Amino acid sequence: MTTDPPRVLTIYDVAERAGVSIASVSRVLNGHRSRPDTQDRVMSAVRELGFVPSGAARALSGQLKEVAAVVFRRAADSPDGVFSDEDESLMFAEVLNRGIEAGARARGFDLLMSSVDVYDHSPQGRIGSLAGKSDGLILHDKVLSAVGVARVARRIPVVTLAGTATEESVNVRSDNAFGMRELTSHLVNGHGYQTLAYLAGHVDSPDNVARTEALELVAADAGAEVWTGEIWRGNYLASGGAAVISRILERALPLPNAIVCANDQTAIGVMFTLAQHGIRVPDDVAVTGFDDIPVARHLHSQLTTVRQPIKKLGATAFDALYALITGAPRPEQDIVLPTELVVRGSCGCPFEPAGPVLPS
Amino acid sequence: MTTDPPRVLTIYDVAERAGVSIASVSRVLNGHRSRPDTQDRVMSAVRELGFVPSGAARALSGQLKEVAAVVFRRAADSPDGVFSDEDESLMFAEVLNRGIEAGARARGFDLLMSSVDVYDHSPQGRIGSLAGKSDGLILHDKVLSAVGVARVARRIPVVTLAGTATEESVNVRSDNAFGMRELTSHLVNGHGYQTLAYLAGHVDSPDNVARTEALELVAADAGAEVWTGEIWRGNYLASGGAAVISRILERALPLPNAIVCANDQTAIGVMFTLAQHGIRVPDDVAVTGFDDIPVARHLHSQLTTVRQPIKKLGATAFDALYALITGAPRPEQDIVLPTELVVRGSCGCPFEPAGPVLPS
DNA sequence: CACCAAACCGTAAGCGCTTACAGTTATGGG
DNA sequence: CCCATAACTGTAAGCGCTTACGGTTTGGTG
Repeated sequence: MTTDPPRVLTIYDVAERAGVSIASVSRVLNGHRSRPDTQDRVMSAVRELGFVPSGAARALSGQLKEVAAVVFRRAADSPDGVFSDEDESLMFAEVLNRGIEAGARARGFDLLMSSVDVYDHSPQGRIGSLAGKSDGLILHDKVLSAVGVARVARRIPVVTLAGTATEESVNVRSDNAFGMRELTSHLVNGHGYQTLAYLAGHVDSPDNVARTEALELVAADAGAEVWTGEIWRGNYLASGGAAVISRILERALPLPNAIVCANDQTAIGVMFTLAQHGIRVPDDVAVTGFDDIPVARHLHSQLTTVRQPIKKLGATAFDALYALITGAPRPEQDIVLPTELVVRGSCGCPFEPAGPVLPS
Repeated sequence: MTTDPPRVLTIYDVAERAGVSIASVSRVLNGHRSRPDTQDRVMSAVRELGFVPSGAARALSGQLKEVAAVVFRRAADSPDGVFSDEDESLMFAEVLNRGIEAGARARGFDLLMSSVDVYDHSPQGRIGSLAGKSDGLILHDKVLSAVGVARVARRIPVVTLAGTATEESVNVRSDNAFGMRELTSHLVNGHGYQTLAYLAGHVDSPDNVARTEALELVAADAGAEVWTGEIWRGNYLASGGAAVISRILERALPLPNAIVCANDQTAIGVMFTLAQHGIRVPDDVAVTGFDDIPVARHLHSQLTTVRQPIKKLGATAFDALYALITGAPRPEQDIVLPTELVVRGSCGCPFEPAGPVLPS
């Protein structure tokens, strides 16, 4: 046991203890050349003292902070009801963050996480403060407008997820069009469905746009009908999907052959509400999702969906950011990862699940 | 459009633009007294320039970094199988983090998130580096040993979650004993079960210990039997619960009246495996959980469980840390939040769920 | 053994900000 | 109208670290 130094340790304490200059300590700590015995003395001093360099000072003197900030939208509390806890539902965004984290860990970076309220229309302040504390930003979908992104990207490296690339920033997304084409083709050509409803996500999200377009294109080619429009407008949340179906059923509107949901979370709400009304899936209506979020897998859902490589999306985003930060050869402006159709039972295909998690 | 300054802006640029000294700029920015017209000039300059102060410099000159680091264990990948994606299962820890985030947001803090691999037995390095980048640490369960916590806590404020308080650190947990007593009493006194198995979590986690003890106490009082021991040892994961049940059934060991799981995640694995073998819950055996994680609620699980105020636990942890950081009156060493028995169907009580999410 | 290059080290400047201190200007009472 | 006092501002030091620069040591060579 050494005596407790009252204040927090600095590089001077280490230098004194090791009998060298602070410059040498710094050099050893950063792995620059120095004589073996100097290295030893410094390292022992560091170890004995339990010295940890101040990140702030390090960052200030021109070094990297080794921090990447991640900004995502926190779903607002939806009105009371079955899905009222939805902001805790922990689905897509969290898996994405895990992926980012994996990428960051590999480079010794830490992640500064910051969520922005859905209703916060000018998160500039928050994002500015994050920019001051980090080396670069990763922005989830719908955090900032394109011009907002462009502005921030002029000051600090920025990577967007499922957004749109700008002059200065890089975007990472998955191949929505391909996945949706596969899915639609399966529904119209494989199953011969003639009417498909598209239960949309946020109307202006690039992902949503790409999915809609692909769906309409393939359906049109096959001569199938696509229902969209106001009443089929969801919000990527289970509560949104549930609300749409409730409205449809209340008004006794007809159901299509298949309900193509903008994402899995929406599909969960849809299937829940259909079940409540005694409508069977896929017997009465087929339902599909998009994303293949883990919770669906764990629960042995039979949901036919399009798998996005969610974690990899996150990891790729970090890698791109890292390239931007270190000034490595500039990554592509728009990085696209492949998607894959996952056929389970909800589209009408025979599918034998291993068994339900929860007996009913 | 002003001309783009090539380098990143500093307080000097603002001062020059506003025609004042950097000290005045700093004072205005930090809300100290100054003449109204000085304030205006500084604020306009800041706005026009789009100035964002450097967090590093701020932190270095003795200020707060306004960053709290959160460290949690990332579950290792379990062997292939149904639950192989479990590190993505996103349950307890994530909700906790959401709570911490809510607390942090209220104080303008950002969160530096860092996970530690389950197999990493000396995360000192990582934690040291975090300490250098933040004002305080929140450690989830099982991140650091008690002595490890004590050591770190001497350098920087530390709050542990579901751990044990030390001389220097504060612990936040929920009232495991109370919840488990209620649950056990319901099972033995309410249902008259005579044999209960406890499917344990990590054996040395304080939460697990408290739950076991409470269960044994109440059961003993009521003259009921408690089965524990090697074969009933789980790991807080669904895969662990599944493995235990598989082993029991393979060896054709008898089942108790009720399987009391250390947490909900375990219960999910248990129920899954029981269902696979055609064993009905609660008809053949009752099953209970602990935590009341949101996924269970969303899916309208019938799981009888004990609700922990997970989010509040997180928010409380941040508040305690904040108190420590700002030197406010020292919070209690061991903060305990109440728990609540949630009776659904899996214990044998009649329970009418609103309907299954996924038609079966 | 003298000399030169290479390898290493210490000195000191500077990163962008806060704040004690001293200097300046406004305020109000006598 | 003068001066004490209050209110504000600018100057400069310092937070802990990295790194350019020049001095010192080391080791190889003739």
